Amino acid sequence: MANLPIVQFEEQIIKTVEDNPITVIIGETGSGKSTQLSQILHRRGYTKSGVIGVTQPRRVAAVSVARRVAQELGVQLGDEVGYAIRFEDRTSDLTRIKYLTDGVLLRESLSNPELNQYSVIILDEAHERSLNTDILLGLMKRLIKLRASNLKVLITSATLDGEKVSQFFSECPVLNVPGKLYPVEILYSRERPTSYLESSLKTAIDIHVREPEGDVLIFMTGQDDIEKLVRKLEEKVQSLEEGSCLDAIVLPLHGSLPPEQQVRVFCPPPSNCRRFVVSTNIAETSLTIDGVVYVIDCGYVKQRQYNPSTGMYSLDVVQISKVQANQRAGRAGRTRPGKCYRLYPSRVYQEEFLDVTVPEIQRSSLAGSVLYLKSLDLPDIDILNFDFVDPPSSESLEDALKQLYLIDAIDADGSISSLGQSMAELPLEPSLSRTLMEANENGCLSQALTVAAMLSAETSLLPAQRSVHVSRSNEKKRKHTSLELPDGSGWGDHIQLLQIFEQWDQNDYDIGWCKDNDLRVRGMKFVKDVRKQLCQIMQKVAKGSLDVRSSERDKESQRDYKTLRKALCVGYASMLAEKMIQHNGYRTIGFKHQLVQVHPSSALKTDDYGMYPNYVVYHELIATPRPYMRNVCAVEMKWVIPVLKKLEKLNINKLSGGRSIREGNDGKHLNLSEKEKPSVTEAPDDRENRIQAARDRFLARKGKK
DNA sequence: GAGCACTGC
Repeated sequence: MANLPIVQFEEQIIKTVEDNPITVIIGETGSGKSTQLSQILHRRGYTKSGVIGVTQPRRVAAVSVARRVAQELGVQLGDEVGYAIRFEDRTSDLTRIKYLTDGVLLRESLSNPELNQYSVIILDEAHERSLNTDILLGLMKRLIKLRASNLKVLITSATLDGEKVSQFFSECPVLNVPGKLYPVEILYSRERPTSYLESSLKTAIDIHVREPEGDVLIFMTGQDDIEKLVRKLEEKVQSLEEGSCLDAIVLPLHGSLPPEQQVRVFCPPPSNCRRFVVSTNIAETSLTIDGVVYVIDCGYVKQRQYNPSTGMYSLDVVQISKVQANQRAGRAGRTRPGKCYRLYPSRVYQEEFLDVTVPEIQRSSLAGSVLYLKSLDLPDIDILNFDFVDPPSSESLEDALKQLYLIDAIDADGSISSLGQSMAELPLEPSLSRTLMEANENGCLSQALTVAAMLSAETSLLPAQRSVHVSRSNEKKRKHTSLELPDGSGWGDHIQLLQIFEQWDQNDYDIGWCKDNDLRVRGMKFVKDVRKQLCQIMQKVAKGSLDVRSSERDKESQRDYKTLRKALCVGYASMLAEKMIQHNGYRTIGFKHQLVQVHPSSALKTDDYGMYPNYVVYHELIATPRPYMRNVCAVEMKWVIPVLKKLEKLNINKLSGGRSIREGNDGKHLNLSEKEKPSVTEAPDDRENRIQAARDRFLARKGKK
């Protein structure tokens, strides 16, 4: 530890921190900032008046860094040095240095907005600009004024981003700490390749044939490309003349690989053998592979983005930022000097790449974050002018407000309701928090807890690995349509998820049962943990009774899940769709009408006439590139009516506090135009009849054929 | 009738 660069800067760091409430530390990889900053401040007495909290964007990082610091200080983990991540709090009264995920710190600040426990807060890896980090940056700016006398804030960032953060904090001082990286030679392509798959293949083989030993890390955008490139590389390598170069092994690396395959990249290769690791972004920050000397960077990344004007998510391949390009290059210089092959010209890097990655806050639906900030009830803060490093668009904030209004989390004037206050306590998207609150009122809380927990883990339930050996029947199993797994009784995906968990419960949470049904054991265990946590929070939040087992046991509601589906309809009031009359497509109800379809993987069933239900709620809209509703649940028209009424009354002007959201907005998006107003205003009975008539006509035509 | 970057409370 003594040879870590940061230790030489101890005096300078201490002096700056003493003189300033906020300090930005720019430290490259290997500077030791994550492990040493806290120890330096601890040595200098900053733990006498409180705890030093160090946030990390990722759980594994919080745990591993805490473990290392405990070791360096020669203390038991959980005593003077501890960590707190979701489901796991390894701290005690003794703890002076506490590593935690930024999400956990946000939760803590919900019950103690001044974070009085802490004398120092270090936001580590702030350049990654996670949604949570950005919210914390805003909160710190405010907190530092409240606690000027007894709180120090340190923010660590990468080179290209430090100045911006410093400006945000009124030109606070910036300290540079060099990293301990070996030099990495950057080699650009002359042209942008027509196919970066072919181009990386060629570059990889060139390296293999010409360069001395050292592993090669190749950044690709997704599983598909990775699998293709792995195959091609293996073929090419085998076709090379034996003895003409090193042996080689090719390994894929991405998030949906089973853990046992992921760890293969950490096993050192046999001697005289070069490894090629073909990876997604996961190797950029989350996983560090030793022995990498060459990096091939395609210059792209797959990124999920939210479009507030349509309410739709899309997964796009986009150009990386300079910060990301440098981070990728840095992966080549961890053990000795390396080389980075950029499959794009230097001009593209200079002129086209953004300096920093578009922060997550500008790419996400903000309903949850806005509710969170409103629930803090900060006296001097107006949510829509909240001071973000990079503010989200006013359109995105308005979208969040409308959603929150429709689910009763905020009143017509934009102030948080007591219901919203309770919802904010739950670590869930607002739609699901609202569903829980409603379910608790109507006696189906137990089911709703399960649905919410299952949806929290949804993507990690199914093994995503597509092996060549997977037969068609297996392929089907993955989609929950195997005979053994329930089908949601036709009501849709929420109900199916509920039934799956109930079945697991009936099988005493047997691991073998998960495996037999192709469900990921880790995912299902996660669901169990989430459900337990939600149950505990509901116990605390729901004043009075908590009705976990009651009327849902009666047979009537068990068969059609009516109370649960009704609760879902209340929770997903901002995510409703009505079926088109002529066909099985849907139109979203709300501020904008989108034409969407039920995702083909859905468990939602058509009736005897091949028709989908007239109304559904959906968990999300995804453009892939065709617009689909993912995770849908059938609801009844009479439950939808109150939402439509509420939509008519909606006034975004009042919601956003009676004025334009930001200066210069000139009120552009502030009023719903006539066109945007909900169109479904007929009396319910008329509409039902009309739909029935249309269905009859449709069937009559079909019959003639 | 089709597609899964990565985190996290």
